[in-house]
Amino acid sequence: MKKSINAYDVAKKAGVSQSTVSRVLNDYQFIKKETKEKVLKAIEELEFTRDEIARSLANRETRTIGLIVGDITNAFFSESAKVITRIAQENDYNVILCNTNHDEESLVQYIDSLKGQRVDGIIIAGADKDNKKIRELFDQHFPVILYNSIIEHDKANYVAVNNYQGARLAVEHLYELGHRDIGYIAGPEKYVTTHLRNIGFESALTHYNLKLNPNFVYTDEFLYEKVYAFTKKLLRQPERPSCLFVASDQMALAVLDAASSENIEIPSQLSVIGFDNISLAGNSYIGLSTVAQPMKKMARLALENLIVIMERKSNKEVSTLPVQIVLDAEVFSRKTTGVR
Amino acid sequence: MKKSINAYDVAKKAGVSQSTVSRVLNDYQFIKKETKEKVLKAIEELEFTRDEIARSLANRETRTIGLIVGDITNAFFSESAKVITRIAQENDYNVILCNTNHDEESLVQYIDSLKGQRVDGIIIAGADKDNKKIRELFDQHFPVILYNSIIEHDKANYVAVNNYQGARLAVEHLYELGHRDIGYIAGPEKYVTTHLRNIGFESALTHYNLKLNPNFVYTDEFLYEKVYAFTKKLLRQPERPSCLFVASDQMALAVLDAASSENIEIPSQLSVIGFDNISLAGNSYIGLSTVAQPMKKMARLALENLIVIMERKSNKEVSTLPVQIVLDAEVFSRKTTGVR
DNA sequence: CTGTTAGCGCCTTCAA
DNA sequence: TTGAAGGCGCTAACAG
Repeated sequence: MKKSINAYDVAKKAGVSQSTVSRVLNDYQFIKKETKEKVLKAIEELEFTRDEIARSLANRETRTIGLIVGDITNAFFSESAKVITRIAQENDYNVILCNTNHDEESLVQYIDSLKGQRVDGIIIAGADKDNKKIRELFDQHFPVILYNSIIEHDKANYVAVNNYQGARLAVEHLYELGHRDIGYIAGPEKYVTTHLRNIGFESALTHYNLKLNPNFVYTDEFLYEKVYAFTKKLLRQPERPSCLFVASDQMALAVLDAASSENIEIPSQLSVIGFDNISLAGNSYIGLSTVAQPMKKMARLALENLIVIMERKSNKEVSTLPVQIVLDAEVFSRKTTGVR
Repeated sequence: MKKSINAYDVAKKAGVSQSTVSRVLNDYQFIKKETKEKVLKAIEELEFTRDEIARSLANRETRTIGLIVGDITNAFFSESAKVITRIAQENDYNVILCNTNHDEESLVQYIDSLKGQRVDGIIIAGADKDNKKIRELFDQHFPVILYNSIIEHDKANYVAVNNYQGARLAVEHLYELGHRDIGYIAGPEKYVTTHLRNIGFESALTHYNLKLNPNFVYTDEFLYEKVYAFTKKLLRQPERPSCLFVASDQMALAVLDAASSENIEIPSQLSVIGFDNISLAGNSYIGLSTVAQPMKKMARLALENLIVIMERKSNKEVSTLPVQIVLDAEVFSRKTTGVR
């Protein structure tokens, strides 16, 4: 295989030194116009493209970030990924996609791999509550930002929605529709997100003086099939909730699926409210009521702030205040919730 | 910032040469056990992780692939991405996610960027019919595989479903349900996929001696809003089709949305059949009838074959036969199609 | 304004 | 079984 042409080849062809080629490539100001043109011409003729790997090695920056998500097929994550990749492209960053399937071990593996790959920074969407590895990252001042997660750490960077308030809003919405027997598809407690939603949920129950039937609560994994099976079983019970607060739209889809398969009409026989406001929720064929996260804004804030952090680091600036942003949630009432 | 520790530091600590460290890292066979252990211990103590960037530069391989998709929020793509990232992780490859938003210019930009990044290979999902840049890639024997696309090129690698046959199956399904006035949400003709579906569709119409009302055909972009608007308008017309073949499930969701907003009942007033069989289609709350692609199988085949191609290249093996796989489609009849 | 030179951290012959 | 030395292609002082 013929070896690829490099900056030396260009230099030779243009009759200059290799460093001049490098200067042209980097838009260095003080270059004679003619020299620059010669180089540019040589580059064109040789179809030269600079080796970003070598550049990274010399530069100590890769212009690559890692994006770790729990499940890319969850629309909340894929919609976020879309925003993030777009902004990344605008800023000349590459995005390495890491899908953990909500598996902690995989998360850790990915973090190590990304560090070996010398990525400039990492966005972690779907961190568990107390991940040692992630704390380490913050301890080491590695540029990381949590997306839709929070970790108690004085140097932690995060952008998240107010999950606590969001959960309260959900209960409020259901309560005002006359519901008193509320079921809760919570998902696993180990995530920060779900944890906070749990606390918010409980506090709202207390507020309204409602009591929770423990049989009405799902705290297992996010898996579609499991949620589906649980809901199906729940709905067959003689005593069942009149409504369900579901901690993610993705799971809410499984709930609707289960209800539909049991011929339970929504919302007359069962109200369902989700969380996230994935774009499908707004589809009027589905019309999922939900607690909305300002997803686009969050995604933008996450990456833009990460970029600031990364650049600060590459300029060897002293670390400044951590980025800790919490945005408000908002209820969208659609077709799947109705008066009791 | 203190510089990161490298193999020399490890070597010094272990009292060996750097090349020995390198050998340990690469599982070179002929190393004395004790030496190896010394090195391993030093690595551990220093928390050394090798710099994959430097390794890539020396090695001329990055163990990174590019995954170019039209729209990651389309479940067909995100579900494919999930499979691909998993298999990539199993094989120690990183995946750079490139979301083109179905924009050709963006596609070209991404290809250039990935080549500069020296990725070992590229998977392109959603290629347009006659993209020069992609042809170039094949001309240059760059490891690329098209996913769910086909290009007429003797060296082209691709894994795709039989779109032609799939479209025929859709028409057959509708025909057998008694439908004669078929509408077609085709999407833009410029993609290979859609192009072949178009041909298949037309051939089926001919076969059944059906004629197509040109007003019943949508050939604009994949954008949700546009499909929604078109469908809404179409359904308000006094003369409208009794059923719709929609060239992707993603668009079918927009169609259902529009129908629902017009209070048109599905399937009694309008049958809808999609294409892809995204997992949501199987959700019984939605129950979208569709032409299924064997997505998981396709994704696996695409990456596994790409890996073979990449390894072949790094071993400087002569190029062999191109990978050209076409799988069968299959109709899944669910809730959105019914007898006329 | 431009060339020279020394790295960046690793891999890989070649000798020993 | 190990060490020495020369790349991989680029950047970044430092001279001139």
